[in-house]
Amino acid sequence: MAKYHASTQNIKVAVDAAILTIREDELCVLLIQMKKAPFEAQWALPGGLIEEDETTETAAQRILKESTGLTQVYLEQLMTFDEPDRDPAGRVISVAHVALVPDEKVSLTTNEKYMDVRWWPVSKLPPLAYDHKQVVKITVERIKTKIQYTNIVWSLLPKEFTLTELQRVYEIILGETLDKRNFRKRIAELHMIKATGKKRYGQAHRPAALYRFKDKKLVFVQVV
Amino acid sequence: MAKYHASTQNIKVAVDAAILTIREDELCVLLIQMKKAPFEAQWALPGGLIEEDETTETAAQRILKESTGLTQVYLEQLMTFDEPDRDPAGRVISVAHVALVPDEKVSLTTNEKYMDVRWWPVSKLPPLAYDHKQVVKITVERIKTKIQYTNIVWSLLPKEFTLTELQRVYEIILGETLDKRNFRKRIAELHMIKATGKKRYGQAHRPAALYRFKDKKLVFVQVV
DNA sequence: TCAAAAGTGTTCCTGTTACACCCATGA
DNA sequence: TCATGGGTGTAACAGGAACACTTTTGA
Repeated sequence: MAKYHASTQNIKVAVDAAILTIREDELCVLLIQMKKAPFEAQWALPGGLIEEDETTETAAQRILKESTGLTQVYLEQLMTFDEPDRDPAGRVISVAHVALVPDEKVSLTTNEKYMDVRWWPVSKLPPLAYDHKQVVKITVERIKTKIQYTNIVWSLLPKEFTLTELQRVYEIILGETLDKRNFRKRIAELHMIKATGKKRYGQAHRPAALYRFKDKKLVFVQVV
Repeated sequence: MAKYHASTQNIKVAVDAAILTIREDELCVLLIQMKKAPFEAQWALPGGLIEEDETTETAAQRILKESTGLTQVYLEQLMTFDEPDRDPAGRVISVAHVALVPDEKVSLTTNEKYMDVRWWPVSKLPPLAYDHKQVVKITVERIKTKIQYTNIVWSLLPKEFTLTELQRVYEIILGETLDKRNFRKRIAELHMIKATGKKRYGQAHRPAALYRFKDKKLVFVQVV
């Protein structure tokens, strides 16, 4: 049993949000540039202490909304990071969460708390504060695994999308190219998307059919 | 950002340990029977507050050792449970961990803190305190998934075991029978165990060859 | 009419599943 | 010698991988 009684333990509980999107053919994570010492001008995941009456998931939703304005996206708990010295300001454990957002719907606005906010490709990250390098690494592994057996990509795409765009999302996250015909065959069998009947015109080639996801909630499927 | 400053947040951090084993052809979890109100005589996972200078994993190892005497077993973080009202005594978040132990090496001893300690089949649980019913449910799902693509069963078996015993562990956890020849073919291809050259005599039938795991650390393989 | 991406089926191959009999021992 | 679980290979099948040409549009 713990030596400490409930009254003497003094640990703070925070949430960090790894918010991912696909931008310019790359998997990107949202980072904020910090103002305060000892991490002045360093990049980090957005986060903060939780409030007394909220869950960590609610806190993550709050942080997501503050950063991107979005609310109805895929969000899950990643894991808890709790090395005693991870925060130089004191003992703070962080329950990291992952969110997937469609790039189109986000317009980033810097606020007074941060020096800057921007998307960074996960393959070209700047040095990160705290243990956030590891958080991002585990996030990417989790998502890479999870897109293979669930429908969570719905949260990375706009409401209507083409099959080629859908395939690109898988290719970017998995880091490998996929066969077009096999991919379409697989997607068709899964019944997780439906044709809208519309087409995307305006490019100098054959227009592509537009699709939507049937469910914007977690479904287990075998995609890849 | 949180309304609360670091100085005002008052949340305690605990660890609960879901310790699993295979006993009498069933997947079992170790539960303790509590003494104190409001959960007097109720069953719960062993756990407790973490100490200021330890990680939640270290705390889970400590709890595991106190409960079973074991140290070198498979242990991983499951997830964090943090509903504000999960503990009637106040705001306590719990970082649940899962451990897998070989039944043979454990001899349970009740101590003064608990009314009783015993193994319970996960399919026949008593009412549980806190949110522990859900913790056990998620634990079982995690292990069921994870034995299919890793070598973690090493932690459920004694040092030397027969192929039939190994197969039984998979069958019990997955809840389905497996074909003996196909199972052995698969196991042989994975190279995760090696023959000891010894055999188990003493039963009224052909003696079975004994095997050991090569690595007692996490390895990714496709078992089933 | 040309360039560019969209769209579409079939064959081959590999890996998974199904299945039955002999062996070694203790009683 | 009998009962019991241990140990072994092959054939059929299904699912995954590889692959090329026609269509539709805007310029």
